[in-house]
Amino acid sequence: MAFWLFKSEPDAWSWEKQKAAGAKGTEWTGVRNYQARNNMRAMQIGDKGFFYHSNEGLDIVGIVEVCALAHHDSSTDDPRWECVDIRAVKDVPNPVSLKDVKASPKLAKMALVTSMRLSVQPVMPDEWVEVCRMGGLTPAPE
DNA sequence: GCCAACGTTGGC
DNA sequence: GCCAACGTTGGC
Repeated sequence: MAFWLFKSEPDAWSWEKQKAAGAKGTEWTGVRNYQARNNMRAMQIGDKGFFYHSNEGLDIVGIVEVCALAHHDSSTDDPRWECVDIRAVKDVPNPVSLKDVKASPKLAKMALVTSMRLSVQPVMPDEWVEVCRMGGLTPAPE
């Protein structure tokens, strides 16, 4: 079991839309970065992730789950790009802002801080627990 | 809307 | 294979 973080601009695809997509989930399309794609290739069914709003909001608002392994991204003909499917699991009761993450010494090494522009990131287990705690989710989903 | 960071492209 | 130019991301 591994943990991840998915970034999305709410204008393009918001947490509300992700929830509306229901248990079937949706393809996480549009990633055009090799590192982010490789992270998706490494994902297993049932892996959990944070849903982060970039540009607006700048906070972790939800928990998602991987429900399909990496496959071709249907939004492009280019065979290089792949994506997983994810579905909304639950809200984070108290969204955790980027400011909160930066202010926490325990989260200083989170990719959200150190690899600001990476759109699909790995999350370490201790970071997962800490962000869940800050967000009001105890115990942390796993 | 600006601009810094950084990934990608393409000429050599 | 290097590196300058360029495009995109994303915080502010």
